[in-house]
Amino acid sequence: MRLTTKGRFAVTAMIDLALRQNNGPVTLAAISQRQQISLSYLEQLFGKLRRHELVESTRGPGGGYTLGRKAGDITVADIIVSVDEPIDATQCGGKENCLGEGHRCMTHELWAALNAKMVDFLDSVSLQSLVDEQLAKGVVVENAPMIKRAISSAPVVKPIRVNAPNSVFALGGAAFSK
Amino acid sequence: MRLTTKGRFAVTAMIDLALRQNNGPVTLAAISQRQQISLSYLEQLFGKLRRHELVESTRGPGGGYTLGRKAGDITVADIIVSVDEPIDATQCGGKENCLGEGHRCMTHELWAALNAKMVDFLDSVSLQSLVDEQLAKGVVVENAPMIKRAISSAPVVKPIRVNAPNSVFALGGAAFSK
DNA sequence: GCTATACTCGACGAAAACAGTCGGGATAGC
DNA sequence: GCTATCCCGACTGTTTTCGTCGAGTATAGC
Repeated sequence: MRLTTKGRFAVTAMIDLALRQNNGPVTLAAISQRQQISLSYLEQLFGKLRRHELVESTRGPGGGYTLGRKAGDITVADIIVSVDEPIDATQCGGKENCLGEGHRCMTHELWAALNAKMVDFLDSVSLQSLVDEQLAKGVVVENAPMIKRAISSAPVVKPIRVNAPNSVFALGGAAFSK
Repeated sequence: MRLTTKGRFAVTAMIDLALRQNNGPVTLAAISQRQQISLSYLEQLFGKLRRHELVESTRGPGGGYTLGRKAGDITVADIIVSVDEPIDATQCGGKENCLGEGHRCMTHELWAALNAKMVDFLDSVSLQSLVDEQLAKGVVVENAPMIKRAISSAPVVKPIRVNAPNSVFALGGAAFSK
């Protein structure tokens, strides 16, 4: 179980999705705009989430993503494991006799206890609970009331492959491409 | 709050230290051997731990490290934060009006909830509790009974700058140096 | 059928973090 | 003075993160 910004992006995007999916599928472009995550990166993350059946996709105009199952049945651990894949857990690969000296390698034992606690904890937090928390805080979800696909109504600023040049914590970034 | 193998190393080493420090200071060389962590890497980690006053150092022969305060007063969160330093938490740097549009950037809000839960949880796990867990599991601590520094008794294999070439999960590693 | 919308996939690349190495220095006990 | 130990900064190679780009496929609506 590892926890990096990658997992954070995935969890954040999933909350965003859960908050809005009752208006029909949510596009990655919309999530990208709201959460300031690059569209291409989201595509990668959602590819993994889809393969783990946490989300379902609908192609074509009016398409997008919806949750693969109820928000109450998706845990934070599910999401993080999906995008982080290489769960090498303990460096001895779970073998019992890493050192052969009777008591297996301590590194294994020592970490295993805490790791188990972490997983248990993250598995106890459901996506629904996080969504509820947001709603309780008064987060406003633009409830375009159940219009199925009235997309051509407003000339939305096209968010195609937007990157966020005004990010406060921009890291310098690639200045000149070829 | 991020969680990687770096934090795992630190926690593991701290448990090892807590288990053995009542025999006097514990050397990094000993921890390195037991936990299969490179000595130089441990030096880096303990440098940070010392600057955060989680450990105290004693120089010279018979020296080593001891805990900076009681194991019950050190939490896992303390350790992880110490070695991971750049806790950029939310990418907007905690500013309240990242987008200026009244409701601050969602990325901040959405993640903050879970992040707080994580920190709370890791802060609720004390080093002492992990140590107790190990002792309960019957981990044997060689209790060289309170001899202060009877080091020259056995011709120990010198563990200077040991690296572990027999690691099961070795990643290929630098084959040829200069 | 054409077109626009949206997901799908793979290759590529810069920058950072991770994990470890090395060499030297400071301190303290014998 | 010798040696054990901590201390520190510089360096290196690999992996991960984050993101770009380009091409492709499926679908809805005209």
